[in-house]
Amino acid sequence: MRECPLTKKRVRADQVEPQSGTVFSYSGATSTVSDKDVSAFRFDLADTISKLPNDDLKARAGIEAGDLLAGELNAAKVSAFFFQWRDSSEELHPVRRVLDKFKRTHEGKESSERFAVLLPTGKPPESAHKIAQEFYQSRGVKTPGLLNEKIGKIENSTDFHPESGVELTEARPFNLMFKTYVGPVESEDSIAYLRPETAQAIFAQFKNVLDTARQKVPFGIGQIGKAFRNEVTPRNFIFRSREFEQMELEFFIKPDEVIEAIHGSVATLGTLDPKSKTPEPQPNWGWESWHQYWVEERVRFYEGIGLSRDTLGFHHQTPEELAHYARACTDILFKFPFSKKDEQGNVKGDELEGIAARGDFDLSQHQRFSGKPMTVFDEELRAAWGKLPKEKSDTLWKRYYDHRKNYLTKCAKPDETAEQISQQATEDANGLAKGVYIPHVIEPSAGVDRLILALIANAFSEETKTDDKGKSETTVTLKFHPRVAPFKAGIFPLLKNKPELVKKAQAVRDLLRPWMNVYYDEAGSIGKRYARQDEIGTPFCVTIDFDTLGEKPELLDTVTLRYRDDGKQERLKISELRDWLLAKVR
RNA sequence: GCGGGUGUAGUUCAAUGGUAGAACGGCAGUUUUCCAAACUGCAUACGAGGGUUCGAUUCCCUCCACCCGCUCCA
Repeated sequence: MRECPLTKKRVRADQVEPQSGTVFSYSGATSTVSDKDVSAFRFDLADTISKLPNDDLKARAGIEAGDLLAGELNAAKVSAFFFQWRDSSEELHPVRRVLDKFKRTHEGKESSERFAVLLPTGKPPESAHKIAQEFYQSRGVKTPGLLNEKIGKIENSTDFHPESGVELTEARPFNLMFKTYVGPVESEDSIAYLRPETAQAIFAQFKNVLDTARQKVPFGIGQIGKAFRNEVTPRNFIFRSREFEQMELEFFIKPDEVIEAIHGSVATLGTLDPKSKTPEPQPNWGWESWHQYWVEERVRFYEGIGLSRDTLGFHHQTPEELAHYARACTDILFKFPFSKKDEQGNVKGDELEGIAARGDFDLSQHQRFSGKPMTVFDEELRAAWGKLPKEKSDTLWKRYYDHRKNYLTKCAKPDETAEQISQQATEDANGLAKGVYIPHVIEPSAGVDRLILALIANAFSEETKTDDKGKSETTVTLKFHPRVAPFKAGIFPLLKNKPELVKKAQAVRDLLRPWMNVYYDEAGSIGKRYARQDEIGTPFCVTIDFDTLGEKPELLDTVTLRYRDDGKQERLKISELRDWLLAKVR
């Protein structure tokens, strides 16, 4: 991380465009003092010296201060004299006072900070002066006089900010992880880092789960948990925060070479039709199909809790954006109210989830650094491999070998030789014949807090109504999908001063309570109670009225069921209420 | 991290160097009351710490929080 000292803009140290041109550098700047100030000071100084008590002192002070009485004058110079005379005799104090006054008037108005700026060849030096003066002004020097200008040519330097041309600060690591100490004493041994993502535990436990849960590839392990990142700017409510909840799935699949060995070829999924159901997973799917499948499956999840497809966006990471080990990554975005528009005015959205195809990188890393095998044994593969024509098995062997070698080379430990790497890759490829391989992984990883924010933003709806008296009122309704509404139903007795209504309403409440979150309310008018539930997003309200008690005999034991989004009402038998609601909220 | 702004009740907004008000909301009550009805009563606030002052919510300083912009988004 490097920074332009003038504009404070930051760039990544490894991403600076090389530039050429003329460099103007300065060792610092000092206040230029106006002629008027200078003559006033000199008059004062000469006057003070002339009033010293004896001629001897006058002569001494006159000689020593000679430099100040003639030639160039600035705060730094005066300051130097002031300190030179720090321990002088008491008789010289009036002189010191004059110096002190001048020094103080211009104090802090000098800078010894180095500054350099790169200009394209041909630009006049004045623009460099201007930028440098601007810089020293920002450092408190009001009328900067530049010191020790040096001019030189430079080629392909990455030390200057691409926009401002200003020399960047030293590269500083940007701390992304939270560091802490475990135990009561802070020492080197007890340093710990809070995890920046949750997935690593899954890989560490991969073998245990495989063995104990009696799973076969393909299968997945999901996890939800806290992660911590030292974000530069936590912003936008809970969209980006330093502590957040992450939910991740590591879905383990067979490498394409294994699929091809068993099934002869790798099936492609083609483009999925958004309207049709996600197809049933097939045994001959390769990583591309599985990746596509999970993207579609995740979108369906979002749709299932109320985020319709048109509120979402997608971003397919370009090869440059991808991490070196990733094969593909699709981000699912939500169009938040704060999301920025592009040039055409379209809202792209902000990331809710990334679905990455990560190959066998993670398990391979764990295997190499823990020394424990992360391979699986596949009976079907071993049987199929034996029946392959030699030509085919050679091709697959070679492809697998190349992938492994590529990975091992990229992630080589410092002491590993090319020979060792080839040997390891050969060993890995030979494993195929024995039915042994490291699974590949598809990783959907989502931010839970962001999802909650998206659900709230999506549900928020305001309506301004004007009543008969001309009084306008704005009401807020959170139109949550019933599945994610915090309360599923509000239960009200029409009147609270009628014990029969209250008793019946409480019975309905107790009937539903073991099955779902319900909100019992008897305070205020019925309209107000509906409004309160609208505001917290409760999708249904159930009112117990006189008909429930049998005022009209045919309506005995029925209730008013009222919908949040349109206010419509219908009557429903109490005996059917629970199943009716469960069907809506599950 | 930089620049700017704002901090008074749950919310929106007043006033004040000496007792901090309102509206809406909340709570309790009256009322056969189905979309924030009405009436009665009650409770709730000066972001934190220093300083100036007889006295500070008000003036000054520091900190903190939030907002906007820059930045960041590995």
